[in-house]
Amino acid sequence: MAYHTTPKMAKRKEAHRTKLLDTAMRLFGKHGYHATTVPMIVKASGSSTGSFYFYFRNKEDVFAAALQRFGGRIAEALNAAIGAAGDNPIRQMRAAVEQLVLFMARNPNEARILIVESSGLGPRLEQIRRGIVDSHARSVEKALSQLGSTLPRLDALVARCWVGSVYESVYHWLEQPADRRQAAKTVASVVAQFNLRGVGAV
Amino acid sequence: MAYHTTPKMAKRKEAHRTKLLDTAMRLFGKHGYHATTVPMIVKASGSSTGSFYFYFRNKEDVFAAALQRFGGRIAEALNAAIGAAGDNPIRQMRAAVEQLVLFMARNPNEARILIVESSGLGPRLEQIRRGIVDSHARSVEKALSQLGSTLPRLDALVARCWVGSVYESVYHWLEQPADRRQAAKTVASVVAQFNLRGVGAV
Amino acid sequence: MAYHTTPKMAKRKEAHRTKLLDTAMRLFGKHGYHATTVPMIVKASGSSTGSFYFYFRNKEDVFAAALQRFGGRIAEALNAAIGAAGDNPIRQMRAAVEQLVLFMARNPNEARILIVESSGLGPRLEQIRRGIVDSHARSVEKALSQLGSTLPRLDALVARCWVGSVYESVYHWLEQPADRRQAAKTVASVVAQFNLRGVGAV
Amino acid sequence: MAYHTTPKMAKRKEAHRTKLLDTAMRLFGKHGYHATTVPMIVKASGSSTGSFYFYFRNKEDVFAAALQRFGGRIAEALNAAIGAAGDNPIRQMRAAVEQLVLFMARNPNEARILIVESSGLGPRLEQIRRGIVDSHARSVEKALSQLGSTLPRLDALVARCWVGSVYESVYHWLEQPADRRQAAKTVASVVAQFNLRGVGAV
DNA sequence: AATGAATGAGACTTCATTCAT
DNA sequence: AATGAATGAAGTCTCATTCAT
Repeated sequence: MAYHTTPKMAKRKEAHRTKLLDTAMRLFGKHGYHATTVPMIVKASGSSTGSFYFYFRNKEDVFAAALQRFGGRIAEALNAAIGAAGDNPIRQMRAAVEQLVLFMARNPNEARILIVESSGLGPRLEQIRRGIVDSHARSVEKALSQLGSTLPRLDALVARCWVGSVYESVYHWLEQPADRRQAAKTVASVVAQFNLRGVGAV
Repeated sequence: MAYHTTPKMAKRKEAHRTKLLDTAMRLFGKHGYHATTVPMIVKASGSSTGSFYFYFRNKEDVFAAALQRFGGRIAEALNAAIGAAGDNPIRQMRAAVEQLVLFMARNPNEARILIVESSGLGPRLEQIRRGIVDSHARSVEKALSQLGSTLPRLDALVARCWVGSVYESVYHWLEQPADRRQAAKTVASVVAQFNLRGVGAV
Repeated sequence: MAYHTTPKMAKRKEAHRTKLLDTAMRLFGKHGYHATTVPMIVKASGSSTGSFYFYFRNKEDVFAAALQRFGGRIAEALNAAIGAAGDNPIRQMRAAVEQLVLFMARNPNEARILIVESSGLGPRLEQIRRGIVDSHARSVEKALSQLGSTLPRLDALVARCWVGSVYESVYHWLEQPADRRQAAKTVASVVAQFNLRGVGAV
Repeated sequence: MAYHTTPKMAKRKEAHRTKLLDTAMRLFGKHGYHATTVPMIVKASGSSTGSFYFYFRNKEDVFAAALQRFGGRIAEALNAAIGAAGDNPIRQMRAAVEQLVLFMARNPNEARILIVESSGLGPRLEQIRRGIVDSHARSVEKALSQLGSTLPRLDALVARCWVGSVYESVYHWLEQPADRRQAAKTVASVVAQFNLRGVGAV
């Protein structure tokens, strides 16, 4: 009686959803949240309005999904980099900043979504954004706490400074026309230096 | 039949424009750029659509005016603070950061406009935002240059780090419920310390 | 400073609103509530979407306005007819039914709105419809009470029967193709006879 | 490979259809025709879109089926009541009205479908509605004809009055909050009295 | 200078229906 | 028989902007 969903169909379904999400991410990164319309996403991904609303509750929903996906990827990359940096907290922290900057430089569209486009879009998206930023900050806090150099009560604040300097730098970097940009490595290293000094680690 | 513009009329005119701009700033700070509509501004300021478009070219235009005005005020405050800090460049720089944080804490609505709402709104507003950020950096640079050549010139990137750490800290601070916020002074001082260390000035 | 709205402008405004309302009534009567779209109304009245929503909050709103306007007109006609029928309650009641039927027969479109299309459209419209029907019923109740022939507690119910028989008859009459319809006068007189007998007045 | 339809399968098939129809009736009665969507019906009955369109041509089709089924049930109940009323035509007629009112009072959801929701939905449903109404009238006519020629033949118009008074009364009764309703029996008896008098049978 | 009525492009979203599996 | 993914036409409504007065 119940004709079950075959694996093949499930795969197709997933692919369809992914196609929509990918397209949406690209367009959001390029034009921003408001300038990207559902018809645009639909057309660019060769899908249909109906399908779009079959896979996502609404426009905010895709944006949230895009944001979260990117947040997850960053967290992964960050943890991998920290893990690969050995036991030295200083080296860990430097690795974290550099990795963050480089990762964003390699994914400029997604970075734009997180840094530039995700502010001021209402509470739900604000919260997701916050979750991502917080997780970065916490990575730093953890390392900071091993240095034991600052007052614990203030670590959160310092972590915020740390994250802010990364974001604003990358923001600035992204806004430049691609051919006038400094090498991502240079940026990463300058920002890392600034931050490490900032926390008194150099 | 040709009524000449009397000073009194000019004054009224200016007042009308100011009223609109003030209202717009308040609403932009509260609801953000997109959620604030021209009808809202017009109604809240007791004016009319026609007048609005008499005084401003379009919606972007008021936002730009609001942003610039706030930028101007910050610059003033910053310069005053630096001037009052005596001749010691380090003290000047610390004063600059602290003043920036405190000023924003005192004008949360406007701060939101600059930090949260002015991103991703197209090239023109981007440029204005950049102008403001740059002017912050320049205030610092001036003090920095007096420290002599032992310190590296504050290049654009480091300036961004500096500004970014302030913005993100204030943003985070503003997002907290008012009764759970740390004292603005504490924030100011921690951020200042972070930044001074970051540029190698401590 | 305040350029006042001239009477001429006010007149135009009113005319514009009326044009929209008239058109809407015609279309609602012809196609029903759901099959009549805002674009249809707008196009048929030579106006614009924006104007439509300037004058009416939404589609339900025009329908409500149409319903209320028709209700008002009926009430007027009814009262006039009753007034002209002298002091005899029986003659008053007969006049009321006949007038109701004839009025609807003369305004078939509007009658359709009230009888056929205004049910099952949500609480607000339901309530307006009820208001109109109630006012008819009350006219009857009043006359009934002068006859003193039925139990007062039941008058409301009898009044309902009365109104129901009118509505359903007219409904039936309206559904017939225009060339196969009986003369309105005949309908009026048959229904009146039925109702007067029903209340025991004949 | 060619599976023949076994009786068991046929039964299941019928059950499936019935389940859909029952659910649809319930929802139509509760929310009305337009506010009830196919997805709603499908979900509430634990079926699937595909099955829905296997058993019914379209949405109008289920509504028609629901209407017809209810019409059939009413006719049955009506005939039974008339049959049980003995040979006295007057008593038969009274029984008919009373049964109609009581039956609807016992099936408020379905009654809503017939009285409130089936108007203004296009020619096909209009015709079904008319069929039901006519069949009510015919039940009465049969009894009436036994009274002999002293009474006028119940023509279509008078039949409509008869039915209309029942419908509007029940409608009104259904709209009342359940705890403020008069006893269904009282309503039935008053309406019967009204109608019998109306046709001159009392 | 000032008003506010007027415009219409276009955004988001729903839902009846089809069709490949 | 059954499933549910896919479609896209069409609906409602908002809002920046213009223009007659």
